[in-house]
Amino acid sequence: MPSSKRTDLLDAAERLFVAHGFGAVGIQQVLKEAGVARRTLYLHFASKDELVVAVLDRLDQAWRESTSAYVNRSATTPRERLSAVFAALRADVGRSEFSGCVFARAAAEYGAGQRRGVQSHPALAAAVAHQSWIRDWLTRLATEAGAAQPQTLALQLGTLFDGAMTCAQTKRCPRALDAAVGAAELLIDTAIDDARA
Amino acid sequence: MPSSKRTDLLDAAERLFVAHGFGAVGIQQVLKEAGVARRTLYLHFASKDELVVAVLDRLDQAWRESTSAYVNRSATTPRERLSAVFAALRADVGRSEFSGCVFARAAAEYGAGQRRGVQSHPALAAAVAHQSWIRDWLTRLATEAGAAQPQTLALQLGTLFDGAMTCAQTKRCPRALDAAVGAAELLIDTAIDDARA
DNA sequence: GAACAGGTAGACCGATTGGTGTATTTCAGG
DNA sequence: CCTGAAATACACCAATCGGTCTACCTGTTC
Repeated sequence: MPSSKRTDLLDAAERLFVAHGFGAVGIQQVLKEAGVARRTLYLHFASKDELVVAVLDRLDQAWRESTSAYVNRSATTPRERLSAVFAALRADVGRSEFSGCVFARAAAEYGAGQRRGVQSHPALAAAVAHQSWIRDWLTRLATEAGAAQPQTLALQLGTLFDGAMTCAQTKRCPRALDAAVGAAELLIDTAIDDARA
Repeated sequence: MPSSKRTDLLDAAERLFVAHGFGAVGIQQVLKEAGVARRTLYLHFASKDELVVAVLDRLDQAWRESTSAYVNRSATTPRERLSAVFAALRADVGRSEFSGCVFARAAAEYGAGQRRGVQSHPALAAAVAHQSWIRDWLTRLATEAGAAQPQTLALQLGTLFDGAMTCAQTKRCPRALDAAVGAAELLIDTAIDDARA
């Protein structure tokens, strides 16, 4: 295990960032939570920003793996896989430590300060990459499922997905999530029926 | 005009908060932008938090008025009003200074630090109130339009609405918004058709 | 056992944060 | 003209921010 302190740092930072946001959590808190010396952090990460994107990257990868595993495990046909994505979200929201989409929050915190000419904050880039990956994934699944316009359906489902997350963040209302799942089903069925017609 | 300095403060704060986020903007920046002395701010607002919620409240009210005016102006039948809400969003996103939903950002910044027992930050409450108002409004419109299950439809449209905003925030992609509008139309029509059946 | 890398403690840095205290100025209304 | 409220400038506060630095310690591996 190469330098367990590094993963200690990532674990602690992830916990705190997810729970309280990126800007709201200081380096000192991360250090205390991780039980690691101040200097050691800057031995593994050049700056706080670098730590943030490292956490984001790790979360992104973990999310992709766990979600696609969930979908592949619980669904067999392409059509089922498409709606299984939303079932995975429901399972996520049910977890107690769920507190909204970390990537949306990162986009909110770091995407705000965008100025002309200045390339966007790497954390924002990570958040955008996360969203783009979901869109691409949905597009792939929609194509396999034989949707009439896979890209459009993926856009719609992705938007619905984003909305469900933000909604789940502020008020964990299961009814809203159920409604979103219902909407997704309708959109999927219509898109596939259109292709048959 | 009672104390123009107060509105100067609110104007400047709104501009900066919308552009760069709440936590990222310091009191000093607001003062400089507003051309107001430091002491004067604390003469009108007890704290930065109070300024934040004042800005949020004003934005909320302005949004309600302008959006409902837009909807009532551009639509006559209840059914038309329902989709006009999304047209209003499209118009909003088109504006150059648009930078995502301020309320969603507020929820992201202030909703993160929620701890057990401690009542949520007033800014978060304002954000939740904003979302709730939209839901209620949609529910009213859905009922008038004769949807089978007005509450469910409102939940679906609201979720779609939230997703469209977050999506528009990170990447202003008009195609995603068009797709969302299409999805909304489908959901509305289906809900109304179900009621007739 | 010496060299070396990884880790630690903690002082320290300049800058900035939200917020206060004090004394002064501006200006309209009685 | 005088009073009183609104606004000003500016010093000042403790706390925190991200980050650097030095010195020391603790293992492992030649």
